[in-house]
Amino acid sequence: MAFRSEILIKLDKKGRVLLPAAFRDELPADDRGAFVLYHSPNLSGVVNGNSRAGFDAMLDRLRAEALGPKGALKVALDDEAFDPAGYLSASARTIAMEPDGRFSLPAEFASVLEVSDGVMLVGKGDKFQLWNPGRWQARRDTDRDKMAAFVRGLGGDA
Amino acid sequence: MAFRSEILIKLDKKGRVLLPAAFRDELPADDRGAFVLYHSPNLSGVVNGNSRAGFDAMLDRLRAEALGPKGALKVALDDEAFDPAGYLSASARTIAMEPDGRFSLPAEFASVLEVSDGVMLVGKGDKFQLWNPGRWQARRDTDRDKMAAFVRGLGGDA
DNA sequence: CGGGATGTCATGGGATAGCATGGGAATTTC
DNA sequence: GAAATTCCCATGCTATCCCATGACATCCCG
Repeated sequence: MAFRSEILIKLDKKGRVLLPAAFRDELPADDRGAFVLYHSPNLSGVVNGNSRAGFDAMLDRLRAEALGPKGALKVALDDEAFDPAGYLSASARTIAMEPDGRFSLPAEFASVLEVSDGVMLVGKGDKFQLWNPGRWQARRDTDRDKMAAFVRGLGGDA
Repeated sequence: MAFRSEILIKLDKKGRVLLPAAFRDELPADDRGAFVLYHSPNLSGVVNGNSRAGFDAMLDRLRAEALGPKGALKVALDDEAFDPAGYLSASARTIAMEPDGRFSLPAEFASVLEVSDGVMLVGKGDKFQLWNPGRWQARRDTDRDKMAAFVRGLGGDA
């Protein structure tokens, strides 16, 4: 299960978006009809996506990291403390697809993406992202330079 | 079964609130007609909600983890000892919905929420919450900063 | 090896179903 | 018997179902 490639998908006048077959194929075989979209926790204007299982697994790891194994009961009761997993849950929505792989993009996501006629779907391995096509272009250009610098900076030449 | 997303729901002049379909769908298939509301144990102005099964499971965990197997028996007999699960039960109410998913919000909850024409329903994964829309906005803003700080604080920057 | 056939993918759009909400009427409650 | 609660119908809107199309890619058989 690894999301790869970047694909530009039309946003039609009904507000529908197609989850490309390349991404659908990465969803668990027993849960192909729905997935999860959630706002990026620290990058405004970006929406993340994953399978339900992938999203839940991330929340589990997050809770373990934030609280340790004994914190589960506390977090279930303590409404005052900050709960990162709860925060992400609130920013997430389960999205059901039509049999052909299309879904209607909820307005809350369309507005932060500021998309009107096209959405860039970007595979990130263990998740995927939705971007405004123009913003993705800019991001990709700066990432290309950072990647080159990163590779240059890898040890090995000694 | 995981409650996600935040949805603003009207409180009509009869005092009725709709449990959104996204939340109804998370209720157990064999118990779709009712759920539980209870006051937050430590955050005034917030009301928690869950399925009857989810609420009961939390109480069980609370009794088991907080008191141990012997404590559970003790609490069943000892009316003098403090029983956190019993305390929560007293603050809880089973809410029956109409077939279309609406319910009338009991006055005791409406008053602590201080809502008059809208209630914010917030999914927290294992449970959901009812908030005064304005107060939720404020809480969400501070949580956003805490989330960014949390992400920044995760190791691995090295 | 070529070209028709088939299949899948991304997209468009009409028709229908379901959701959130409002409000009248019947029923309960004290 | 007056106020609150519950039942039921109505409505606008959005999402979903379902059918259709063109562009590719793959397959198959001579």
